[in-house]
Amino acid sequence: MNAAVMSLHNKCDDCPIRHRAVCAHCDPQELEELDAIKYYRTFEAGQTIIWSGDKMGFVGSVVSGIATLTQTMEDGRTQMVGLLLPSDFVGRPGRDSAAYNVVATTNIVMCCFRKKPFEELMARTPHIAHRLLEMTLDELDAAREWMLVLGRKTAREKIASLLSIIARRDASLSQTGVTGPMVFDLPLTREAMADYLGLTLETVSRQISALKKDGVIHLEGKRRVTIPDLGRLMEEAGDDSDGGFLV
Amino acid sequence: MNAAVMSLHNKCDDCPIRHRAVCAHCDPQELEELDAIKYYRTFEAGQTIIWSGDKMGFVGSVVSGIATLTQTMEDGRTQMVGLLLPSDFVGRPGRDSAAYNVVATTNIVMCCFRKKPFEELMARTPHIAHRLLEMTLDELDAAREWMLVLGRKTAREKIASLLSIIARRDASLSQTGVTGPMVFDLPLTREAMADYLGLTLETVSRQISALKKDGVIHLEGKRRVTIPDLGRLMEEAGDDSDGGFLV
DNA sequence: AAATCCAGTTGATCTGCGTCAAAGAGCGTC
DNA sequence: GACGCTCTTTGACGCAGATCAACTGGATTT
Repeated sequence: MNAAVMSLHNKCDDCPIRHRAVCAHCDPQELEELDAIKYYRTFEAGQTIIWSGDKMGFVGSVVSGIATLTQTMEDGRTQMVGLLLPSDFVGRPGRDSAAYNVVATTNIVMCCFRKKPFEELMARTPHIAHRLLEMTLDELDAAREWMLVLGRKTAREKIASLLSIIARRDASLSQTGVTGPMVFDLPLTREAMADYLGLTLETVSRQISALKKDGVIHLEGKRRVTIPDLGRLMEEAGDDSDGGFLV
Repeated sequence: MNAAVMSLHNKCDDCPIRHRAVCAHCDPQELEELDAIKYYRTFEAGQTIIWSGDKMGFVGSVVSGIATLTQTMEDGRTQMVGLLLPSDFVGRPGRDSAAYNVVATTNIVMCCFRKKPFEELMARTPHIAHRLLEMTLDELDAAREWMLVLGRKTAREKIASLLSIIARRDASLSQTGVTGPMVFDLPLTREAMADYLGLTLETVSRQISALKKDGVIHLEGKRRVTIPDLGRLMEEAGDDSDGGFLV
């Protein structure tokens, strides 16, 4: 996911309209065709955009705001399986019911394409299919990276992993390098972090406090985080500190 | 992953050569082009096929045997992130170093395509790109399904989840429906199961014993498993018993 | 048939994280 | 400025699963 966001922005930062998710090269012809089948929808923070199992007549991408993909068991246990940031793609050509809940965690604007026409467009536009394949492979890598976090890391390492991912993604969005102290706002509540990490919110809170006490991070209020030394944080995450992520 | 395997076999069961992974419709023209760039490699049980970080000059698919995708931390903790069965695809067009270890758990035959020519073929054959996208999306779904298992399920539920996935996949391969008792051999050691589930091998062993004592499964020797009632097993897995998987 | 090996089982104990409970902190409303 | 609301922190305690260790059974070797 990280890699996808970066490459999209590298290629398309000056794209006049918001089809970055499917338009890596801003081909005017393709954009025109996409324009013809697009529409915008907005959702408020906390609102559920799609319920798992619902019929889903569109695919689309996030224009602004943040959403989460979650799975829930009958007894209420929930696991977040993805975090959707601006330019990330939602939905799956070739399937018509949703497999996950999609929830807006902030106010959010989505750019939607009606599924049928989008699929037809994709069938005659190899470039879009390639782009989508590339993005899907990136997401698969991110999911597998996350399996290691969920299966084998301690609570402290999990928190450090999440913070370092958010920090690096933030850094890549804002073009500043990954050297020097980094500051950002957590886009998630403690509960959402717990759902992402397979922990309880109490454990998340405790581990954040512990990392703060040990000087790995600084907190201003409850959301604003400063990372004085990313290398240190990545050691705490159990990653080797030389970057880790493959692109 | 499950869904991918099923659909491949539905469409291509009589495919004369082993390109099922990329040939959903057995187009003779495409098969010929694939033939021109393919070669076979065999590996013995226990052998590492690819080391994470290695340069990888090919993509390919499993012809026979079973392999696993694993990630390892510096201190040795390992997490399995995928299970490769016959017809599953390995490798990623557009990237040249491997992100995971690929290990043969049985003797295995792989059908490989040199990466460069494969990418060129893909660029001028939209159908192959679509097929690959479809398979990648299935794998992404499987990975996300697994995130719920790793993050939120108990040890007993994890074991039941793994057994029910293997059982259903096995049933779909052997064409017999999912009714009546099912019998299969575990393709994994207890340690490999532990690496898949984020547990220790002792816990795996204990939970298998417990499921056996409770009559959810039967064991003949250490590997041969009988599932008298798949619905019951799926309840133990915490899934609703009506099938679960989306296709 | 004794020796070795390896995968698996089972037991005893320890501990990291979950659970339950209470209190604090920020913020909008009356 | 007191109230209610949500998010967060902190404490006390218990338990599921990890850890350490001994043992079993089958296959292979000598």
